[in-house]
Parts: sequence; structure tokens; C-alpha cells
Amino acid sequence: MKIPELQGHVDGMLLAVLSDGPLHGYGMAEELRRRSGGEFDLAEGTIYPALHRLESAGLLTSRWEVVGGRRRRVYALSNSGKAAAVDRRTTWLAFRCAVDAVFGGEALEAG
Amino acid sequence: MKIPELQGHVDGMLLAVLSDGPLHGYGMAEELRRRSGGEFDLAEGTIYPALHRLESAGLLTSRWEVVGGRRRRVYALSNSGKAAAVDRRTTWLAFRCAVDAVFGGEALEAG
DNA sequence: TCTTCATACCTAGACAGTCTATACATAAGT
DNA sequence: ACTTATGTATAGACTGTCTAGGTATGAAGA
Repeated sequence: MKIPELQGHVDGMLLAVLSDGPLHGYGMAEELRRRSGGEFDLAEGTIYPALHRLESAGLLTSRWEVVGGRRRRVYALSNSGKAAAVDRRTTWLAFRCAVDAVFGGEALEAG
Repeated sequence: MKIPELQGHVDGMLLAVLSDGPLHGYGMAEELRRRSGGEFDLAEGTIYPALHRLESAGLLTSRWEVVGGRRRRVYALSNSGKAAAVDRRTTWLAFRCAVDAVFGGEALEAG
């Protein structure tokens, strides 16, 4: 999939991944790739700025970790991040519903 | 709904609307608003450039029409536009499926 | 008559977020 | 030594939506 249509959905998906527990950026990229069946293979230039944005917005907190001699920045949801994660899922559902309605009814169960 | 997440989906939705027959830009905006239950209220600065893009790409053809003293530009799908409309729907389905998978399984039937 | 609203199109520039390309660094395998 | 995988980061390009402004007609109401 070519990915400009990701616009506006990346943040929500990152929050969704972090809802299952703290993780570092590289790990989130892997998890996104895994969950989406390879569909979403985020560029580094996408994921790191997104995480910084989210942290600036107070939705994430981070701490440095060293594992096997390599350092990682591990992110976790703040309280407002948890709320945002729920909110983003709701937004996605509404968006999905609206787009489905535009594309028309019948053939959509095939998704 | 705030609409940056529309990015990349507008073209497909316009093609979807035109799959039901020729229509002019203003009418498409109305139809999009109607089908989406008011969710998608496209700015004119969004819809007209999008239509021009689509026509430049050879997916649409247009002709001027005068109705009640007002002129309209009526768009219709070209042959490649029809193919693109099908393709875009398929792309949307794949995208939807992938995002759903990222957001996690259970609660998604609620959409 | 004048104003306002709905219809109808258009565009320049702002803006936001993704992508490309590059850089740095460690560990493990060949 | 070299490559691959892990891991983070940023500048600048790019794309597409949004803001805000413009043009124009017709109908309704003050």
C-alpha cells in the first residue's frame, strides 16, 4: 500500500499499540507491521516525529533504557494518552463508518 | 470530525460518487455530506483542486452545462476512471482492514 | 432597490503530516 | 572488514487539505 492515506491515522494507531504496554519506537514500527499484515511499514521519518509530537502534547511519557548495549527510548501512555487512545478509536470508527457509507452499501462486507 | 484524516481518501470517494452517474462539484460535495451523515463537509478548496487533479490524470471528463442561468461543470468517469473507482474501493477495504487490525479485535463490530 | 442567501466555480498561500535521504551508534554474523 | 539488524534522530521534499479571498447568477425578503 502507498501510504499518504495514513495521514491522521498514525497517531491513533501508535496510541493503540501503546495501550497494550510500553514500547520503543522501533518496536512500535514492528508491531504495526505485524498487526497490519505488512500493510503499514512506517518510515523512520514518520514514526519518530510522530512520537515526539505525541510526547510534546502530553499524551506520552518516555524513558531511556539500555538493552544489550543498545539504548532505546521507551514510551508509555500518560493518563491523557489513555483517554486519547479511546477517543482515537472512536474517531476511527466514525470515520470508517462514514467512508463505508460513501463507498456504498453492499460489497463492503467483503473487507 | 476534523478532517486531515481525509488525506488520500477524497479522490476515491469522489470516484465512488461519480460511479452513480455524472455530477458537478457542488453536487458532489452535497452528496458526500449526505452519504456520510454530515461527517464529510469538504471545503471548496479541497474539492475543486481534487477534481482538476483527477481530470488531469485522465480519470474524469467534464463538460459545461447551464441550468437555470447558472453554469456548472459536470464530471463523468472515463474508462480508466471506472477502473480507478473499483481499485480505490479495494484499496479502501484493505486499508480499513489493516487499521482495524491495529486497533484490535473485539470492540470493532460497534462501528 | 438593496441585502442576503443558496448555488456554482476558482485559486494562492498556509499548513500539517508523511516520505526520502542521511547521519550516528552498537552487536552479531560471515 | 563487511553486512545486517537494531535503534534513534533530523532536514528538506512532497502532497494534499484548509483558509480566505475572489467572481457570478437567481430567488426571496426587507
